[in-house]
Amino acid sequence: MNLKSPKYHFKNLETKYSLKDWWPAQSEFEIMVGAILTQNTSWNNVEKAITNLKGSINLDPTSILAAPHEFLETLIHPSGYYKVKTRRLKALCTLLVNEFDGSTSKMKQLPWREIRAMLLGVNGIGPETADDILLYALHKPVFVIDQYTIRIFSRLGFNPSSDSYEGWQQFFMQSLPNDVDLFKNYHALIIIHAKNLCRKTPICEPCPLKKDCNYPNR
DNA sequence: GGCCAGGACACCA
DNA sequence: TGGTGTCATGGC
Repeated sequence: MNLKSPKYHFKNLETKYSLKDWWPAQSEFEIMVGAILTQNTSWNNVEKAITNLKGSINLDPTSILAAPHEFLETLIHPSGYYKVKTRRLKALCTLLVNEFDGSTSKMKQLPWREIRAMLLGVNGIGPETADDILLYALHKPVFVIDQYTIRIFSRLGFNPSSDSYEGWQQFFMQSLPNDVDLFKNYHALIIIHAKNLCRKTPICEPCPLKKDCNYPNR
C-alpha cells in the first residue's frame, strides 16, 4: 500500500483550517494549567475555570499552592473532575516550586526528556498532558498523540511498529522534520479536524456525523 | 435525556 | 499487559 506521508496530510489540513487562538494563554504557566484542566474536557469548560482562577488569584505556582484546596475546587468547578484536577494542579505546582523555584524558564533549561520524566512522575500527568506541557508551554519539539490522532491515522492505514502512545509518537517524530511550530500546528489541526469528522470519512473530507457510525475505530 | 469532550489512574484477572 | 470503572461539568 502506498500511503501518503504525514507531511502530505499536514499540508492538506493546513489549507483547510485556521489555527488562530487555538490555545489562547498569557503565560507558559497558564498553558500548563490548561493542559491539566482540559483532560477529557471541552475547552469551553476549561476557559470558564481559567477565567475564575485569573479573577480570584494570581495565576502562578506559589499562589495555587497557597490557595485552600476547597477554594480551588470551586474555581475550577466548571472544568469537571474538579476534585482530582485540584490535586493534580497542586502536584504540578509542587514540582515547579520545589525543583525550579516556580519558574517555567528554569524548567525549560533542561533537556526535554528529563523534563518529561519529571512530569510523568507527577500523579495525574500522563504522556499526553506531559507532552502538551513540553510542546505548548515549554516549546520543546515533542509530538503530542491523542485518541483523535490514533483514530484518524489508523484509518488512513498507518500502522506503527508499536501500537502504543510512544509507538505513534516515534512514528510522527521520525516522519516529520524536528520543528516545534510544525508539531504545535499539526496536533491542533488534528483536533480541529476531528471535531468535524465522522469515522467513515477520509481525513480530507469533513463530516458532521459522529454518532451511529459503525466504522471500526481501529 | 443521552452523548461527547484537547486523560489518567486504581484495581483486577 | 489489557480491560473496566471512576472522576464530573456543560453544550448540543
